[in-house]
Amino acid sequence: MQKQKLNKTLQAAENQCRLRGTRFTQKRKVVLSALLQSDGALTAYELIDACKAEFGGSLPPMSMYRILEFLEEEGLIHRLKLANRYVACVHINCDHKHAIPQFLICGTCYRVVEKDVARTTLGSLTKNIESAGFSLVSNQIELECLCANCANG
Amino acid sequence: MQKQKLNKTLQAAENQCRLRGTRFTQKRKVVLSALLQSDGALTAYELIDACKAEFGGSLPPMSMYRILEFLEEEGLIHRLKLANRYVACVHINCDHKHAIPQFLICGTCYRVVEKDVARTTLGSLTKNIESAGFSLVSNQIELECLCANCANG
DNA sequence: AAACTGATGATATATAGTATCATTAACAAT
DNA sequence: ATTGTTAATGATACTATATATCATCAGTTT
Repeated sequence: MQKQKLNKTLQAAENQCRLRGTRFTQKRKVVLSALLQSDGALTAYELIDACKAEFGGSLPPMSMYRILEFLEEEGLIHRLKLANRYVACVHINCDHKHAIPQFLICGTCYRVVEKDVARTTLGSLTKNIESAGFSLVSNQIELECLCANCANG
Repeated sequence: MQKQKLNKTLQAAENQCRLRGTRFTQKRKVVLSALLQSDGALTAYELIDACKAEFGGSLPPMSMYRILEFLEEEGLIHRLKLANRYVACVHINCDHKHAIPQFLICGTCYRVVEKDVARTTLGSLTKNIESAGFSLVSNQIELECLCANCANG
């Protein structure tokens, strides 16, 4: 992500937090920034390494997980349970109220594409869910894929 | 699962392994049996506990993971990455060559319903995948749900 | 300043999964 | 039945992921 867009996105995140009365602290900003600049989804421990310099040494896992939890609650990042990784939301800049997202996760390099699931598709999945007496809890669909880059390489 | 059906299913699993030239050992049988009798998906360590008695003491995690890997390769069980758990396949008894399965996983009690994904639904999901230059790797869709039982309780 | 609240640190531990090398069991072929 | 071969399992150690708990720090309010 280019520096200009990065700053704009961080600004949008900060504005959003202010509106919601939550604190977009320096540490939270650094973590979101790291995710925005990463090519793919990162684990909590990779993020700790990535941010180590800016945190002046180290940061305990517990703190990182708390920061990630906060960012997810704010809708600024997504937790990918399939890969035990985290990725920045692609919608921070737009006011676009997005539908259920579909995450295409490259199992090799962990690049992620975030798309909206078509209403009809979701309806079809939900039909199975309802017929089983279940209800959908997760608001996202995660699929393990192979990206074009890794397929060729 | 009733004892009669359990035995029939274990027999079917054994037959399948014989046909494929693989070994359905006693330990593998015990693990599959434990999964078939469980109400919901189990973690590898829960399975170790569940089988402890029949293994006469204990079984190292490494062995359990190897057994689970074997059973998954035989298509007798499914690994649910979303929940880090394992569940018996519902199709062991039928020769039904099943399509891409959709797993509805109760996030509270880990009961699982396995359904086939409709061709049209899969097509729709795949359209997004192809448009991103990705290809689907995992042959299953996992969704975090809430079962009727846990919703009421 | 005192008191309150939210954020972070520190420590320990739980949970999930793998690498590696040694040993045992099953089977095939003489 | 022994030997050789391969698959299966054991044992040990370790890596990776995540959480519980209590202490401390920072910002805000009064």
